[in-house]
Amino acid sequence: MVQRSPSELAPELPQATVGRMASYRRVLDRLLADGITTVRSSALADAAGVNSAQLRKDLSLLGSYGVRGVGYDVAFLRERLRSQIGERDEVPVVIVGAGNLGRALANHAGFGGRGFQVIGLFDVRADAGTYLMNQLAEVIGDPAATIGIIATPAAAAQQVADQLVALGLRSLLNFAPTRVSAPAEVMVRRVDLGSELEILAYHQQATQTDEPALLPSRGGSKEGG
Amino acid sequence: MVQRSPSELAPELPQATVGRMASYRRVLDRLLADGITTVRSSALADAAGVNSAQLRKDLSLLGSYGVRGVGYDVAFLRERLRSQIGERDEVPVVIVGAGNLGRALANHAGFGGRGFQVIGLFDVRADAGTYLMNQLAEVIGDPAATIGIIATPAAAAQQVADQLVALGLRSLLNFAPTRVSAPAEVMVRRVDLGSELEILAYHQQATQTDEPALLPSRGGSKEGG
DNA sequence: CTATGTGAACAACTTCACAGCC
DNA sequence: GGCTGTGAAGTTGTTCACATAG
Repeated sequence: MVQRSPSELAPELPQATVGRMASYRRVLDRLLADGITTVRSSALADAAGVNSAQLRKDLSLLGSYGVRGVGYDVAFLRERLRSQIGERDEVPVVIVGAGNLGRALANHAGFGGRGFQVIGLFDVRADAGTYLMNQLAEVIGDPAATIGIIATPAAAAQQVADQLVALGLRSLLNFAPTRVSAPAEVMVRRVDLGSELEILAYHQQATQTDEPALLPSRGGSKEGG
Repeated sequence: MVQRSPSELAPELPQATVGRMASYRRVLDRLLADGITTVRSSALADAAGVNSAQLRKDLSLLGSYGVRGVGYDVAFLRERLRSQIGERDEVPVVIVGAGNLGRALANHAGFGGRGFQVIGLFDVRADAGTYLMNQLAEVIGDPAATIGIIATPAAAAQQVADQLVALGLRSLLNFAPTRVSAPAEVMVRRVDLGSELEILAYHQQATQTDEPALLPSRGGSKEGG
C-alpha cells in the first residue's frame, strides 16, 4: 500500500508499529509523572496492552535504548520516542461531510490532545459551523501537511478524494463505505464500520451453531492501544 | 484472535473475506437490478474495488459456483452468498456511550439497510433518547445475538466491556482509545481513529523529507469495500 | 541471573501465475 | 480461447525462544 522509492535508505517504520508508538508514549508520560524512572518491557507492554516481545521489537526499530537485565530509562526512552516519531507540529485535519459522523469527528475530544487539530468541517450544504466546499482552498494552509477525512456518503467519496488530492493533500482517511483510488503518492486508509459489524455478526452466527461447548481458554483475547 | 475449537470441521471464513462479502452482495444486487445475468470475476472485482484473484479466492471458499471460460451467474451467485453468509435476521446492536461518537453511530444511516438495528443507546447520564446503564438487561433481548459497541472514554471502556460480557454478549466493537480484554469466547474488534491518524501523519512526515521526486507510479493506491 | 534484542517460526492475508475445464 | 479455481510465492505483522549484554 505504501509506495517506497527504490533509493530510500532509512526505511519507514511498519505501519502497525507507528500505530502503537503513540500509546507507548502516553504510558511513558504517565510513568514519568508518577516518578518512575525505569521500566521493563513486560510492564510497559502490559500497560499499553501489547505483547512484550512486540514492544521490544517495536522499540528496537528505533535503536537499542534499553539496558539488558535492567529495562528502559523512562525519561530517555520518552525523549527518543518524541524525537523520532512524535516530533511534529500540530497536524491540521480537514473533515469533508458534515453528517452525524463528520460532526462527531469534528467534536472528537481525542484529536486535540494528540497533536491533531481540526481546522475545518466542510459540506455541500451551508450550515452553522461548517464551510462550503469551495472554501477548501482558502482554509487549508499547507496542503501537503494536512490530513483529509472523508465522511461523506459513498456516492460522493471519490469526487471528494479527487478534490482533496487536486488541492495537494497526501493523506486521506476514508470513512465512506466504498473504495476510493488516488495516485500512488497519496496514502489512503479506510475505516469501514459496516465490515467490522459484518465480521462480528458472521463470527457470532458461526460459533453459535458449531461451537461444541466451552472452549479451552488460552488467555483472554486482547485488544486496543 | 479468533479462538477455534480443535474439533471444528468446517472452518470459518477468513475475517478479511467476510468483510468483503457484503460488498460483493451489494454489487450483485445492482447487477441483478440492471438485468445483467452473467459477470466475470474481473468486472465484479472492479465494481467492488478489489483484485480479481482475491475475489475468485473469496468466492471459491464458498464453493465452485463459477463457470470456467464464462463467469458467474449473477442471480445464482447472489443466492449462494445470501444463504451462506447473509442468512441472518436483523442483528441487534447496543451502543454504550452517548457522546458525539455514540450518537453519530446511533444515527448512522448505513446500519439499517445492512442488517443491523441499533436497539439502544446507553449512558451513565440520563438524557433524551438514551437509556441508563442499569436498563441494559431489560433492553437486550438475546444477548448472544447482540453486538455491543463501546463508544465511551478510555477510562470506562474496560468496565463497560465487563458489564456487556456479564450480560452474555459475545461480540464487541471498541472505539475507545484503549485495549479491553475479554474471555476467549468473546470476539473483540477495535477501531482506533487516533492510530489511523498517527500512521498518516508519520507517513506524511517521513515522505516529505526523503521523497526523491516523482515516484514511478504503478497504478493508484486503492482502498475501500 | 535478568531482561533486552533479534533471528526464526508462525500466522493471516494478498497476489501471482498457470493448470484445468468449458 | 477465455475464465475460473488454486497451489505457490510474496507481504506484512506477531510471537517464540534464545544468545547476548550487563
